[in-house]
Amino acid sequence: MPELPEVEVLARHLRPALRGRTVRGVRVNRAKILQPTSEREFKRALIGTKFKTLSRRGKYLLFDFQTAKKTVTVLGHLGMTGRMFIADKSEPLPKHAAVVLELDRGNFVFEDTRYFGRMTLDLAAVEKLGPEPWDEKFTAEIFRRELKRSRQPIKVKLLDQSLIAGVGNIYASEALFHARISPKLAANKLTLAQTEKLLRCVREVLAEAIDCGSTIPLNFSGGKKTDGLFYFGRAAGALDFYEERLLVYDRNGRPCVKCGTAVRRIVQAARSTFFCGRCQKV
DNA sequence: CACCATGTTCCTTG
DNA sequence: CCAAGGAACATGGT
Repeated sequence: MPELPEVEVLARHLRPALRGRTVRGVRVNRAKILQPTSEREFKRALIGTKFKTLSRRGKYLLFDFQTAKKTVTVLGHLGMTGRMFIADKSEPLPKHAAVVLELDRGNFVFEDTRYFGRMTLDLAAVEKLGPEPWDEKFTAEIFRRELKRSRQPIKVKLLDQSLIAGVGNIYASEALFHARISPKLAANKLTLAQTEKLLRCVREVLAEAIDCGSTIPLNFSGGKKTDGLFYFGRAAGALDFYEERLLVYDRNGRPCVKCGTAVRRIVQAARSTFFCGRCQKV
C-alpha cells in the first residue's frame, strides 16, 4: 500500500493506537526485513522501550521509542506489499508476519507478503531523500534546476526519491495527467510554467489522496485483503470511491475522463505508465 | 505456463 | 565521477 499518501494515512492511524504503549517483546519471523540490523541488536534496542512519536518522511515511517536513557528510532518502509496494524493478542498472525512488537496491550504487526519492506535501526535511507513535496523551500525553480540535469523522461524522474520524496508509480502517472504533460517528455525540456504546474499537481494529487484515505475508517486489525489497501480498490474488488480518483492509472484502453480517447499503457524504466495521448501531448 | 504488481538497490555499460 | 538501463529481491493474482 505504499506511496506517500498511504504512508501518511497509516501514520495517522497508528499514532493514536500506539500512544502510551510499551514494547514487552519482539518476534522476528523474517530477519531479512531488519537488515542491516541484526535480530539480536533489534530486540535488545527495543524491548522495554515505550512508544514516543511517529513521523513520516517520504514513504518512510520513523518510530521513536524511549527508555529512561535514550531514544531509539526505528525506520519502517512498506515496500510493495507491506502493512502495519495493531491486533489483539488473541488474533492469529497473518502468514507473512515479518516482525511483531508485543505490546503491553495488543500486538504491533508488520506483515509483508513479498518482504521488500524494512523495519530497521539503520536510518541511512532517509538521508538520501529529496525534499518533501510541500517543503516551501522546494520551489518550481529549484525543481526545474534539478530536472535540467537529466534527459530521462519526466515520469521516471518523478519516481526518483532523491529529487522529491514520496511520489510512486501510481501518483506519478496521475500528477502528469492532471498537469497535461506527457510522461515521455525529457526532464530537461520542461518549461518553467510546466514545472510549476507539475509541482502544483503533484501536491494536489497527493493531498487529495491523503484526504480521501483519512476519511476512511481503516480496519487494520482484520485479516481481510482490503484492509489498508485503500487506494487499490479495484484490485481489492471494493470501493468505487477510489476508482474515480485514479484518472489514468490502471485504466489501459478505457476512455480518458476528459476527452474520451483510450488511455494508453507504456513501459518506462521497467514500470507501467498510463496516460492520455491526446490530453498529454508535450 | 505467461505476465503483471504500490519499491529500492545493486550491477553493468557508456 | 555520473547517467541510464536492467536485473534482483519474493510472493501472489489473473
